[in-house]
Amino acid sequence: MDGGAPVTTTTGGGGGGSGGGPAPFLLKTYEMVDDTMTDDIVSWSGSMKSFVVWNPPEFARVLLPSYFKHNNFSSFIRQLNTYELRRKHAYFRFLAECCCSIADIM
Amino acid sequence: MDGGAPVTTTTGGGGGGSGGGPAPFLLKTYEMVDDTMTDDIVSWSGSMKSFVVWNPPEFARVLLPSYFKHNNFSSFIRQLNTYELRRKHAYFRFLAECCCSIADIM
DNA sequence: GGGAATATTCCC
DNA sequence: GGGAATATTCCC
Repeated sequence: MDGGAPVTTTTGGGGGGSGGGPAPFLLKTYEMVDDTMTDDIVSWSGSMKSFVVWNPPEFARVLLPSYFKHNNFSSFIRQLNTYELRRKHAYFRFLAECCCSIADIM
Repeated sequence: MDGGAPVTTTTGGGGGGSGGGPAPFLLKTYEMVDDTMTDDIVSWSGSMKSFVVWNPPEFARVLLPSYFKHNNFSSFIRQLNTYELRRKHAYFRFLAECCCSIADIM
């Protein structure tokens, strides 16, 4: 609907059948962080076990809408906290507003 | 994020406090149908108690994204069915894929 | 059509 | 941070 921006190949947005792999949110976040094209906005941390949002405004304005159906940093954090709470697979661990970590295997 | 398209003044997307009035979906759908600028795509029916989607493809491609965070006709119908099921306020009644009705007061 | 999983928002 | 309401998707 916008032209540019990377179009994820992962499942859609909402929910439905869990299928097998991790939740769409986790996959999309992984892809987003892993994309070296946008390392100036968000990238893995030195330990590679967490990621850092270097430019929160650009992260919210440009990156979020290309992976999710919104452009709110707080909504992204809310989701992050959801998976931390459930610890369904313990992929993510929230540390601070601009510093999150991935716990184990993906 | 797109420039054109009518930007609704109603609540946001998701949920949160119910506040007071009808759900955002009902308000947005009402506005969308009521907008005379797009009567060739969707408009009230003769009785004014139901609305007709005259051009489903354009409805999904152009109108839906400007009011909701998607462009799927089926997702719109799903919501319509949700409110029919609950009959929370009995605003809408689903009749057919391209012909829905509004039951009472708005 | 609708159940259920996931997403997005609002509010505390 | 997280509860809860609403939205979006997937599947039957």
